[in-house]
Amino acid sequence: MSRWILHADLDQFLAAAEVLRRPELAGRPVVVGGHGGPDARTVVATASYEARAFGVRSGMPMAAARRRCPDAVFLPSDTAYYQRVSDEVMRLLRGLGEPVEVIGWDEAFVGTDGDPRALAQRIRETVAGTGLSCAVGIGDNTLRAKTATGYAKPAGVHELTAANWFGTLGAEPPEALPGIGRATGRTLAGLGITTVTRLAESRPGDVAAELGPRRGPYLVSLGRGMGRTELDTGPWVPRSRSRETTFPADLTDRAELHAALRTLALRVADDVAEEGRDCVRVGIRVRTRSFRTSTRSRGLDPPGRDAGPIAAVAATLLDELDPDRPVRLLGVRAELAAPTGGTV
DNA sequence: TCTGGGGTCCTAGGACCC
DNA sequence: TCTGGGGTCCTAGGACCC
Repeated sequence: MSRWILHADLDQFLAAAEVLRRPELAGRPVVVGGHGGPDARTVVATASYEARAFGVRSGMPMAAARRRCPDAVFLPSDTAYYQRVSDEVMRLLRGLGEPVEVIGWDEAFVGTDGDPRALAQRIRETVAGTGLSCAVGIGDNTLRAKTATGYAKPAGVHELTAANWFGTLGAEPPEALPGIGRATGRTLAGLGITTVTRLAESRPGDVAAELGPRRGPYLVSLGRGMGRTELDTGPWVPRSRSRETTFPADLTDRAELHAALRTLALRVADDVAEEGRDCVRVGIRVRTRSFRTSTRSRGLDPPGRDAGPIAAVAATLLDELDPDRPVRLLGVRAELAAPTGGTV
């Protein structure tokens, strides 16, 4: 348990990582996303601040980004490279001598019982040493720290505690909180809950009736600014591995679909083998032209890592789903067995 | 704005068992 | 006899995050 929780968030991470290895791009609009092929059906993963000035945003179709900022440098996602950069940053953060919980490529919590402002400064200097920059949120728990970072970006520090929680966020819509998106925001609005303060004052049972027995009370706790003060410093243990592809053009031919599915299944099997754990369940995802997405899954019996059985189950699931419309996306997912005890 | 890819967690209904 | 209630597993789908 830490008295203070800090949340470090790397600024425009993918774009910044690209500039790191190509310094001549500094100061230019940089847009990362897609796989380097034609832009059809891909979206922006990260835009540099220079590109954001043109209205380019994460999640925006790549073609729209090109319209808004034709002179930007467009780069495909290089996930293996970003992972290496991330690993190095996280290694340095762990070297600060405080508990660190990595929660994504570009995010981590750091706990301390010491001076949080001084630690924030050390974090910023440590990250700056790699050529990247970050914003730091300071809070009295994980939720407040993460929320604070939103007010610290870019490259700043902001503190959010019980003392200024409602003063800062009370009048904001519930969607201002991490974990509450559009759909939940709409449902809450239907209950008359349109601000963080109203959410905090709601009766958990009322919200539960609409949003579920666990989720309802959890949402109210978010409104109240409650979060963890204990960090999970262990290594990341994935629950599942998956691969999916949106095709440049919809697939209709059954043999083509099965060939594409098999390719995905073999890649997933590789990932599973690399994890060194058994696959216990195989799932597929099919998205048709209308963007309707269906899933099917089945336990792998017996659990294992061999590509053959994983691909076979995936193929069976596709036959059962039997999409009768052109397919835009196929995905294969493997759920992994809990890691066996012993040293990690 | 014609909508990526890789993840996590929650919910709900039905099966099944006692 | 034709009825009960609870627990747990399986599965599909939704929501959210970066």
